[in-house]
Amino acid sequence: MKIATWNVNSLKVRLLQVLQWLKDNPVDILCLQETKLTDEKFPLTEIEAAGYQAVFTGQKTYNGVAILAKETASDIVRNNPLFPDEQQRIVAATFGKIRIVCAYVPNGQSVGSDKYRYKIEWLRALRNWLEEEKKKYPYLALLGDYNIAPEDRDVYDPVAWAGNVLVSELERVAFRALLDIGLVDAFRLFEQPEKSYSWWDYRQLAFPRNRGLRLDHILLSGKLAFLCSACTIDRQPRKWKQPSDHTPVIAELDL
DNA sequence: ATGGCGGACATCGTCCGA
Repeated sequence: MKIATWNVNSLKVRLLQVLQWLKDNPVDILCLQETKLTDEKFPLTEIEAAGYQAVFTGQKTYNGVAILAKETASDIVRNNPLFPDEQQRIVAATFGKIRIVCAYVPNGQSVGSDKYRYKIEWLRALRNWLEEEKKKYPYLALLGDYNIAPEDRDVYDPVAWAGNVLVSELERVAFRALLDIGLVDAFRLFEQPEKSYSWWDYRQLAFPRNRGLRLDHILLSGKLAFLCSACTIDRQPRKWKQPSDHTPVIAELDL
């Protein structure tokens, strides 16, 4: 089976691209972030017509997450039960034996800001929740926009970015804390091209210059990592007209 | 040092993202 994640930066604007991408890449599960839609505006009809079911939680203007899947979801959870949050950033569901957690980690704005503290607290609560979830669901995958470049090799210019939000030490510690509970970065299970990124700024021709960051990740529990046969970033949709600034990340599981 | 691009909005300037 194939699972994927894509921050679409408005599902309203990107719906046709999502449907086209699913036609080209008929993955079993696609996690979306930044849908920016309230639930009553979610384009369920169009998605179902494409052969997918969906679970989602959204709000106006900001955030919003969804899981599109060919199979029916069970045990749906919206947001982290350990972290009361008005912002809709997490949806989780079970498909067969696999537990999917779709997350849109806060951006953090700038190091030391209120939003940065919120990001760190949010990540700590995510870790604490998933530590328990992993015991309940040994086949667990955490997919999403983490808004963290875990290592310098995930940054086009690590010197210029040093200490900045998205790469700061505290954020990287929070990322490694997710690895510490037994999750594995699927992308790094395999040899990868150098300068592999999943996000490029819209400005200053960042994409053609490949000035990007790897912010979107698929973390797998040990049992799933053992079954993972590939993990790739699909740069193609970033070349399309009116693209999202993020591109999809895909993992293949022998499941 | 600033703004740059793109999306959304009790829009037409401003906030936010990364």
